[in-house]
Amino acid sequence: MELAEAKEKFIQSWGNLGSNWGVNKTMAQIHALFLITEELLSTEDVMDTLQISRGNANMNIRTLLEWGLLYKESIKGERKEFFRGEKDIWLVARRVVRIRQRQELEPMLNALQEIQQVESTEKNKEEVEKFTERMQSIEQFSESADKFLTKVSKSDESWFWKILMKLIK
Amino acid sequence: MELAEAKEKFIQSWGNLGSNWGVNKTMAQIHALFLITEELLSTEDVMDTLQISRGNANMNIRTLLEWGLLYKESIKGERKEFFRGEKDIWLVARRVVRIRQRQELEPMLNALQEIQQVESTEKNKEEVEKFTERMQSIEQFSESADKFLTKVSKSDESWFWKILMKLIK
DNA sequence: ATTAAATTTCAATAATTACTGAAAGTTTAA
DNA sequence: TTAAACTTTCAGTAATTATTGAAATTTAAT
Repeated sequence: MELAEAKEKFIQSWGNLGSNWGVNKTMAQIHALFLITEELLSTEDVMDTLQISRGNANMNIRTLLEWGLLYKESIKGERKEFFRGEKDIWLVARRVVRIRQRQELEPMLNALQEIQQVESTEKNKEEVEKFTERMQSIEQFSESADKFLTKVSKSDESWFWKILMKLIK
Repeated sequence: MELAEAKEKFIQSWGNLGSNWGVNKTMAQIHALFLITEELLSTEDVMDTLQISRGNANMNIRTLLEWGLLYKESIKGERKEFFRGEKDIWLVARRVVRIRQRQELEPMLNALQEIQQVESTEKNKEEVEKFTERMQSIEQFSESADKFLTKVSKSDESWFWKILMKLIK
């Protein structure tokens, strides 16, 4: 396999991984491109390499910046913006975890709490109890997951390795 | 909030959670319905409650069975199939982790290994080295995640709690 | 201030993904 | 073995999600 081919394959695989987990495929592909590129890239570089439109490139680069997976840098004498990809895959994972936790886990936790405000009447007292019990157990589980992810997203790599070693042993 | 309303809200929220993580929304909604239903349900019950077509209900129930989130049960004297939802949310999580690990993490790991077979020429020797180094570190990370998830998916709840307590403290 | 370069926005369009419903297939009871 | 009950399949359609490209806006050099 040639280098160009290998790079292409990585970009495609990373894109598929993303889209299977609810991350826009193009965004994941742009991220992959930055992961394997040492140099700074401009929006135009991304457009050319991935053959995508300006609007698409711009929007997804913005989101990657928000997620903390790209950094904006400037080249003196150049007017346009350049970007550099975060290369530390552990840091990348932590940032992705944090963002998705906020965007998806928290709304679910809020809903679960709200749902438990359900009122019961004489008629359905038992059914309501059973229901809130179930919601309670799901909430408890979700909160544990939430706490775990918070811990992970705040920890450094060595911590993670230590834990992993203990667990897998 | 009334019970019916609360149930509806749970089904919607669970559906959204699923679709944000790459799980078909209807499938997640059907799963939610089973989570809050003590009784056995038939395909028709699901169709009626969620207002979806027979084909849709059938296909998603099949997948939920494959994932181990529903069980097929029969009622004597009744010809049609009935299903019961797995209620243990910890077990549900473990099964989902296992399935998605197989479906999404493993293909990425395979791709990463394949990618590292890249050949270098005299010209691009250094670039290839840099590239394979990066692929190597991503692969290492992914394998750790894979092992961790395998451990999680094989462990019981008390193990998880113990770890969680240690971690969060 | 002017203007050219660069970035952002967003309505229109394309691509992807999910759903429907009817027909085909299967099972079971008599 | 027939036929009714039930399940599965899948081509056509609908809904959702992503992308384009050109116009509007912003930025920065002169």
